[in-house]
Amino acid sequence: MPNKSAVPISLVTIKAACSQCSLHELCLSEGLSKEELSKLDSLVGARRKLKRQQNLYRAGDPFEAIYAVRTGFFKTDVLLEDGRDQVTGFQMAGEILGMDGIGTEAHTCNAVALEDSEVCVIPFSQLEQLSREIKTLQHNFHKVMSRELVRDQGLMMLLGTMRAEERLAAFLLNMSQRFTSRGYSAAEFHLRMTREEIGSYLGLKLETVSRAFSRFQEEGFIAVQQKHIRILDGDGLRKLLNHQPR
Amino acid sequence: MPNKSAVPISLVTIKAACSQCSLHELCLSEGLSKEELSKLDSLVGARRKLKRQQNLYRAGDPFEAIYAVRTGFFKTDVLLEDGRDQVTGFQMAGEILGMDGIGTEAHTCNAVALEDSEVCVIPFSQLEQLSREIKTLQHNFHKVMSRELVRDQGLMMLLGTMRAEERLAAFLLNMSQRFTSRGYSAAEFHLRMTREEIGSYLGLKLETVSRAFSRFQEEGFIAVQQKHIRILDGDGLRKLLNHQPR
DNA sequence: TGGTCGCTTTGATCCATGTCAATACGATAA
DNA sequence: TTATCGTATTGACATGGATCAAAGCGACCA
Repeated sequence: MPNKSAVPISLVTIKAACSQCSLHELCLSEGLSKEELSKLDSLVGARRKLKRQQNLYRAGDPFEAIYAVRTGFFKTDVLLEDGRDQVTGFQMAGEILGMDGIGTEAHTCNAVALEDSEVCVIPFSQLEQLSREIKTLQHNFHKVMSRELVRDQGLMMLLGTMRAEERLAAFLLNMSQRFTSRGYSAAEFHLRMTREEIGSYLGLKLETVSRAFSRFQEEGFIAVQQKHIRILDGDGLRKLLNHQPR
Repeated sequence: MPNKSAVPISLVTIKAACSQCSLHELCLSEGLSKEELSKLDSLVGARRKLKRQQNLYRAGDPFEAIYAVRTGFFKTDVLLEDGRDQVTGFQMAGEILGMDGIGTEAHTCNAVALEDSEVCVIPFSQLEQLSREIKTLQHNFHKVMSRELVRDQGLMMLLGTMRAEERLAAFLLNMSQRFTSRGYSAAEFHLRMTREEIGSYLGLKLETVSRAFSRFQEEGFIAVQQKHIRILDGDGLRKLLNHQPR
């Protein structure tokens, strides 16, 4: 029972250039004039396809470009010497990857495609150059980075103060919201990552994630079938988040 | 027994302008030519003093400027509707505050002085304008934001995978390293925040923080006297971090 | 068609950290 | 000096999530 409702409407018309891209408002090109867009187009020429499980970049790779996800789904993770690792984010269409590398000239995390995916390669020095010419582009880029900082704040909040079920509820609502703003169904979607990856992202063990899923199903908040999730009672999940005991 | 060694050498010579500022390399002005610096000077004219416990800005405040800490010590925190809050960072001289506001035109967290402090006010639209003229400034700003992203990654790692004593060890080593790069003693410093604030930052309860401090003292890693910390065995702390059991 | 493999679910038990409570300490004010 | 208040330490106990272990389920392949 594949979730038909999750087929994106707008993505059908995707073309090569930013000027034609349906991800417009999520990405860097919002508010640009026609001629500005065409300048951006020439910058973003390169495209890169990745197979599932392929790395877009690895920690330590020299930093040269940032990437806009065109289609597909990614995770970023950090690996400690002692083997522990943590998923630091999941990225979907329209989201930008690789900004961690600017500060040190090298990437500090790994980015891996969780399904066959395609990204726009945005050479960073060229982006800086163009955004010295185009005020709106400059500001858009700053906004993207800032939003990433705010996202991180939210994740810290989650990791620092929430209990297991709250974390998972927050995660599901966040996924739902992001699918929505891409024209997919808010209520039904397919998770691309394993329980272990969810757990790593949420600071939990995979068993705990699994138990929380089961619990939510018992409560009637969601229907789970492997990686297919149907949200039956979003408010139920939201309540879990807000007036939590401690 | 105040820690004399923690008196900064370089800060004595602080003047008003970026061009004279000893925090140079930590801040936005690195690598700028004389004339570029003087342009930056005119932008950063405004200064703001804050008393201990005073807010630099609050969540929801309209975003207009970012701030460079000149002297003193800050915390940033996020407050949830249900009353839970989390400290998301501690900022000291040379560090930049307020970039969370760019994306939404409003600040998303609170910034509070933990001791009497002074900041340079950097009106953001002017900074954007000047960094369209000065490539190096533009790049410096991008680096600062990127480093903030990487810092957040580290904190997620800490919150997601480390146990209490590891977290505190990481925290102490980080503080020590930051004091060092400002010309203070690496081995002896004064914490400006309470156990509760440390706990909030590390995702622990204040009692757990206190116990970990006591434990480190028993082990001979540090000497604790209230907020005065002396690091006796930094390698001991580092070992705690690396070859940890799980 | 059966076998293997990766992923997920579920149960039983353990332990790190949270919780609650008492006490101590240090600064400041009366 | 003594009182007060915020902060820190320490102890006793409770518990949420980790850990260990065993099935279950689906997808893919031979």
